[in-house]
Amino acid sequence: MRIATWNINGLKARLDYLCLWLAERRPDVVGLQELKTEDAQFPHARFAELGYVAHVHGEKAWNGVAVLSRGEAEVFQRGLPGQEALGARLIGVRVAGLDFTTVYCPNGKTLAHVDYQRKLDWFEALAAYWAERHAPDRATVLCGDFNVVPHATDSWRGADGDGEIFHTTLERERFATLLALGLIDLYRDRHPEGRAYSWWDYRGGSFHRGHGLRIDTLLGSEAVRRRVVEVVIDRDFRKKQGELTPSDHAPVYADLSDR
DNA sequence: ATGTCTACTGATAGTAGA
Repeated sequence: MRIATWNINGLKARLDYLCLWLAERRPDVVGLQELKTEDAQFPHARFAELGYVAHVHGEKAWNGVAVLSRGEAEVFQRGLPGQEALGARLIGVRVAGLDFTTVYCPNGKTLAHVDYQRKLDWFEALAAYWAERHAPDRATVLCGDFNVVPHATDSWRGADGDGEIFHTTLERERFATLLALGLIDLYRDRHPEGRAYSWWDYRGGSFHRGHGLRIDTLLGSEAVRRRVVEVVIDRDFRKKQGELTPSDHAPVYADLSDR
């Protein structure tokens, strides 16, 4: 089974590109972030053609998350309790024997911006929700765009980035709290030494300069980790495909054995 | 190089957000 996460930066603008990737990689379950689409505008029919059912938590213009799956899925959560004011950023479904949750964590903008503290608070709410709702012995996935660089090695700037937005100790502590709840960074677990990024700024030729950050992650419980065969950051799909413009994020996927 | 891309607007170019 192949599970994936991808911040697509606008579903309407990315639909053809996304469908190209679905046809090429054939994932079974996909968490999508930054739909920027109202639920009423969600193109369910287009995904049905490719064999996917979608469950959506969207809003106009900003944010928005969804889960695509080949099999039946049942939504158990839309939105992070108490954090609705920050937008549609979380959806959880039971699918293929997994509790699969995808999140679009707040960006924070700058350290001086009020949104930075809101980001930290949002993470605390996420950890509290997770601690309350998710038993560590179940097969659970928490994936998405965390907008946090977990370690210096996950930034093109290395330790020189420490203290900048996405790279602060407080953000890293919030991310580490999720790991302390029994979640494992599946890419880092599979590739302890690998240096790979999942996001590159559109500006300044960042992709070609290698100026990226690893901020998109599949976190899994131990029951998921022990089934991992491979984890891939699919950087070919950060490139232009013909005339189709990529997202600023690459997809990340993991292949799991059946048991 | 903050050099791009997306979606919004009493729109049709300019702004905000990332």
